[in-house]
Amino acid sequence: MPELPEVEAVVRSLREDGAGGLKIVSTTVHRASSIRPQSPREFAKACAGRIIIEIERRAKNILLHLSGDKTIRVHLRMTGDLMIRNTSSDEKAVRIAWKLSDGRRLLFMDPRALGTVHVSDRAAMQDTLQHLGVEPLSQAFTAKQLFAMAQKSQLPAKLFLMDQTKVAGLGNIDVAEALFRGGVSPTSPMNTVKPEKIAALHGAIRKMLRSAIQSVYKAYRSPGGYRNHRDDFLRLVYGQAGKPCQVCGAAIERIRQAGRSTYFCSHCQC
DNA sequence: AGTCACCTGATT
DNA sequence: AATCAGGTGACT
Repeated sequence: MPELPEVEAVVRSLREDGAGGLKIVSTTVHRASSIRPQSPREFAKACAGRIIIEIERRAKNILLHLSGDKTIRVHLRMTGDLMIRNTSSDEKAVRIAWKLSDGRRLLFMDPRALGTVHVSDRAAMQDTLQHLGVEPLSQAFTAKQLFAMAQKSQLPAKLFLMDQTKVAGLGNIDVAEALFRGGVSPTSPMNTVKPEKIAALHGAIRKMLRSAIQSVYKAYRSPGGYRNHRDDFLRLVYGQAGKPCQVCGAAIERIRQAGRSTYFCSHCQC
């Protein structure tokens, strides 16, 4: 279940495996419902004969820029994965397979089939990503900027951070962990969070993402992939309902916000 | 701001 | 059988 660190691991892994420079020889669509254009013939035609020039991550999107100014965008959603393989152990989950010029295949796997794969002109693709907010690991993302954005929103802090139009790419686990480390309650209206806490939150987001990327990439490159490989030290609150807080000993609580689980320590986060 | 829909598989 | 899931977009 990919968040930003997992998506980044996928991107780095594709580069490491030499996806750049390879040509797409043919495309097989095993499930038409998540591709655009939705016709497998048109989709395959748009990919055919193009060379993968570069691979980029934008929020949780994977962008494969192709020769001829086309771009494939892959969003893994909850259970997607994208990899280059000679063979695959479970073909059942393969939704799209691109045959490459070196004989290997680029596979979009997605058991739950919530993920999406789109191909379009590069410029049109950029337009579809315009709504995304600042990349949390970019230089543009500063504590000052986060504070300025926070002043304009009464959203509960958790929902603010999950909003991709504000900070792009944060997911449910990473938000929970960043809020805990920043000492910010997930339910506090964002515009009421003190400047010191905003600064702590900003630092926590960047520190966490950097260390998560390292650990997830390492796990992703080893047998079994990243699933269930998020190191425990990265999870001080997520999934820990009822267990004692490692800082103060109070029980970690679980609540629901916008239909999704939030884990936090009401003593440390206020 | 909340609820549902999209899907399947693991867990209770 | 029911509930849960690391995401997002389209509805109220």
